[in-house]
Formats: sequence, structure tokens, C-alpha cells
Amino acid sequence: MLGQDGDGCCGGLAVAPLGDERAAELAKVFKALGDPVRLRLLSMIASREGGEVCVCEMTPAFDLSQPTISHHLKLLRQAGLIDCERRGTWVYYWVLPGVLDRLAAFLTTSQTAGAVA
Amino acid sequence: MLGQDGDGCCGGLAVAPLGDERAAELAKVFKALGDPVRLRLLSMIASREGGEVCVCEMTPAFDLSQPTISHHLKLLRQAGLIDCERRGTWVYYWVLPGVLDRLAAFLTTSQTAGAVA
DNA sequence: AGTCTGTATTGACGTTCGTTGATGCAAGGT
DNA sequence: ACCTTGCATCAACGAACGTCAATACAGACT
Repeated sequence: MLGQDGDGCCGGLAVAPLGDERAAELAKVFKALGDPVRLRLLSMIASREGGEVCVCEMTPAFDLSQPTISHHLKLLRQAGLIDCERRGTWVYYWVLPGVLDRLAAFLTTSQTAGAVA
Repeated sequence: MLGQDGDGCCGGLAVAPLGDERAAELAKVFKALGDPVRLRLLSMIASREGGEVCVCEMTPAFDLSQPTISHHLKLLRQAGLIDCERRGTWVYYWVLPGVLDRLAAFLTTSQTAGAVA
């Protein structure tokens, strides 16, 4: 979703009035970003040197229960922003930059790379 | 909020783990973008040639009641994304690009203008 | 003054969201 | 086999959200 086969090429906010289905797709991702806990989780993963973070490092960083953190990570994953893998006892998460970059391009009002000017 | 006095300079998602208060500010704006109706409204305003759109042009574009549209416009305004002015009988809305551009910079994972590398 | 049009606000309703305790599952260590 | 640890899922609750009908407000025109 959101970017299959040249969807990311479609212009940003300011080039056309934005149809229903594309608005719905984008809204899903923005909704996933619309929570401070999820933003901190995403940033915590994105800013990590190796690119991967174990859940066991994220959970104690919040005053929240472990199921709550797990739930937020699931929402971020369903939004296509992160992915994870189990390695032994631990589960590691990393960022999928594709959707993030498309979102950034969508929000940019001043068209930097004007294709058709 | 979100950008008073050199806040926009602070790096994006991937430069540091993102503190509580900044995460809360960003989450408010992303939450405002996390609804398809609001995204369409914002895009409708941003893509307009003159930069201004009358409410009377936006309301009939949706299968929603007039109070609902008014409510969504209010949320977008409270998020600092748009502003409005009454001119005679009609009210006109326009986009405030500042917050949008800061959001785009925040989401960009590939640092284009690496200050400290 | 009165009326009409355009927009915002209020109050209410059903739905979704964020959170938790309890439970389940996977893998490692005895 | 058994227990222990790390993480996910379930069921339930209160809070917030999206929507609408009804109402209020602002301006223009008689």
C-alpha cells in the first residue's frame, strides 16, 4: 500500500485535490504517526546506529506496560513504517524508510524537483 | 508551537531518540493529518491557485454535513496548518506552509543538508 | 426591523483508540 | 520434562474521535 508501482511519483499535497482512496491510504500512515509513544518508538529505532532495536530496550524507556508497547509496535508495522524479526529469544525492529520518504515528499509544499514545472 | 525560535532546526526522526514534549507536539499535528477528510480539505486548499478557498466550495465536495466540515477545518487550524479570514458573508481558508515543511524535514530519513555530518 | 444565506458552536450518539491485567506462545536453560 | 524469560494476543474499560440535528452567530439585502 501507498507506493506500489509509481504511486510515490504522484505529486504532493499541493498539486491536486487528492482523491478519496489516496487520502484514505495516507491518513492511515499519518494516524500511525499521530501518537507520541509511537513517534518516540519510531525515532528510537530510526536513530539507532545499527538500525535495529530489541523490544527489550524499548519497553523500559516508557512508563507503560509491555502489552501497550507491543500494541504500538504492531500499529507501526501495519502502517508499513517498520518491520521486525525474531532472533532467538528477542525480537528486533528496524525502519522501512520508503513510506517515510514518500510522506516527506508529499508534505513538501515547495516543489524541489519540479518534473513538469 | 512546533518551531518557535529554532525548533525546526532540531534534527529529524533519525538523529536522536525524540523527547516527550517534542513527540507530543509532533503527534498533535500528525493526528490532525490522520483523517482522510482533513487531508482532502488541506490538499484542496493547498492546491488552489490563489491559495485561498471559500468554505462554500469545500462543503459540497463531501458527503458530510456542514458542521462536520467546519469541525475538521477547526482542527486543521488548531494544528497550525491553515488559517482563515471572514470577508463579508464568506470565510476563506489558506495554508500556512511553515509547519508542513518542518514536518517534511522531520520525516526525511536521508539527511540532505548534513550540518554536522 | 426583519429575513435570508453562510458559517460556527452545542449536545448527543456510536465508534475507535490507548491502556491494562491475564493469558498464550516461542525459545533457552536447567 | 520443567521452569524461566521475552514478546504477542485477548478481553475489557474509560477516553477521545467523527458525525449529525439543532441552534446560534455574522453580514448582506430589503
